[in-house]
Amino acid sequence: MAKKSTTRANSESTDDYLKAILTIGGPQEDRVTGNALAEHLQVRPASITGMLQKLSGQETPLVEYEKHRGARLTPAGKRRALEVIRHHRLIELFLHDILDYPWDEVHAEAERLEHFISERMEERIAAKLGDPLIDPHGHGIPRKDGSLPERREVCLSELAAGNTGVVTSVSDRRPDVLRELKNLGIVPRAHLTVTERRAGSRPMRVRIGPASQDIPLTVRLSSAIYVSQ
Amino acid sequence: MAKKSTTRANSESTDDYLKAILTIGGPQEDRVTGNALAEHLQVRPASITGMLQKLSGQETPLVEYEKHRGARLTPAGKRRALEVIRHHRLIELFLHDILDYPWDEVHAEAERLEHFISERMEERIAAKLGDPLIDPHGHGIPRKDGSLPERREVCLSELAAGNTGVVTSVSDRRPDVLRELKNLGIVPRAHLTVTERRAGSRPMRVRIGPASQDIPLTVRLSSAIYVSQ
DNA sequence: AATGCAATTTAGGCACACCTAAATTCTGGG
DNA sequence: CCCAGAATTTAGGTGTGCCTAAATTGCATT
Ligand SMILES: [Mn+2]
Ligand SMILES: [Mn+2]
Ligand SMILES: [Mn+2]
Ligand SMILES: [Mn+2]
Repeated sequence: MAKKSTTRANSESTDDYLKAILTIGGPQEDRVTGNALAEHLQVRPASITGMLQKLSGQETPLVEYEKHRGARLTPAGKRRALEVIRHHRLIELFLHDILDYPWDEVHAEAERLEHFISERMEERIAAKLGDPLIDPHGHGIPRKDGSLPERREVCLSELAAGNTGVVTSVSDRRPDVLRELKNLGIVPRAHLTVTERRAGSRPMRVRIGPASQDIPLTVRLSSAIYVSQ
Repeated sequence: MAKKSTTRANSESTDDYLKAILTIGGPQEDRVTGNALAEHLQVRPASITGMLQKLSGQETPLVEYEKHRGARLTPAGKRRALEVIRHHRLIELFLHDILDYPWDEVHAEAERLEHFISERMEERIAAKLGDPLIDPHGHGIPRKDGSLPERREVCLSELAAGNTGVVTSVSDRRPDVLRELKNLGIVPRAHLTVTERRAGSRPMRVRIGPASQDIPLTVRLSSAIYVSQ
């Protein structure tokens, strides 16, 4: 019924640190500060220090780290981070397309399972889905070889009035936001036109697809939407 | 990307201990000895003691335990054990039927994932499979309410010559054994007749289904097969 | 150049689940 | 009844990852 599951090659925590460094550092792979990591991972800064020391002090370090100068991924760390992200996004699509999960629930489930599926299962899921390249929220799925084409997308909240764009992706962290977006028809590939943009905290207004009416979008929503022009 | 996953209600280890106690204790739920648990879980006896103390000393104890007198599940512990077994067997069937896993690989994957899927995912998998009651190896899948009808099955290795039976289940731990059984056509619902049984370590011989020839079965194989007469 | 605060690191601890070695306790023969 | 050997428990440790409190360090701004 059980066996010696001693030490998994990469722990759940390690995976999460690597993903966080990749995400925060962005495509340019800037050095990431401890504070940013602490915020992102919801962990105290002191804990970050300890973990970075460990991750950078291993036989094959996953992180490059010097006191007070932040952290960045080593090639090995980046490889693992992309692998976990591949797991995450394949699982999301799988839950959505095969198990009929609503799109606001897939993220939480994938966030846990991404650490525990085998390479075999990754392969089977990818096959079942036909080696997909996009997850339910429009995010790119890293390929088996770790490649992930860069996107040219901007956050809708940064678009000025008059601009038009196609939704490329939406942030998947907040189920409530995802549900509202779905209701509004704001999903990847939808067309949006910014019809109004006032100063201050007045919500922007957008027209969705071929609609004749425009609707208001609070920052809570607009900042979760990414478009390409 | 991550969050405070502080303490899951039941840890992977806890789940494994509960499953082991249920399995070893059998349907009569005998008290299980520390040694048997140590053997089953591949852990030192001292570790068993510590864990049993913890599991029996909680707010709502999962285990009933008194020094030197072994352990048995409390109702709460049994409920959790059956829930994990339900997860395990649903996952096995799912991997086999939906993801086209070979039947000798499902056990290892399920053994890990059973601890991490949500109730939502359990529900979706069960729905996708049509609320199944039997896993790929012929084991019963506990129902949502925790019920699991008892089986009347005997191990093939205990059958005398001349007896006939229908395979009800096969042990799923050893991939190599499972592969051989599949090759021989020994799967749940197959008909077997014991044609020969000698003393000593001479392998028994069985006829499979309507075959005209009988084949030898070493104890390694016959002890993994359960039949009903 | 000085300083004052924010960011980071160190120190000391905790919970988990495991281990080894060294007690105990129990039990079945004699 | 007694006692050795087996089973179990206790004692003392380890590695992971987290926390709080108490240093440090570095940097922006005078
Ligand atoms: Mn996600
Ligand atoms: Mn996504
Ligand atoms: Mn199994
Ligand atoms: Mn099974």
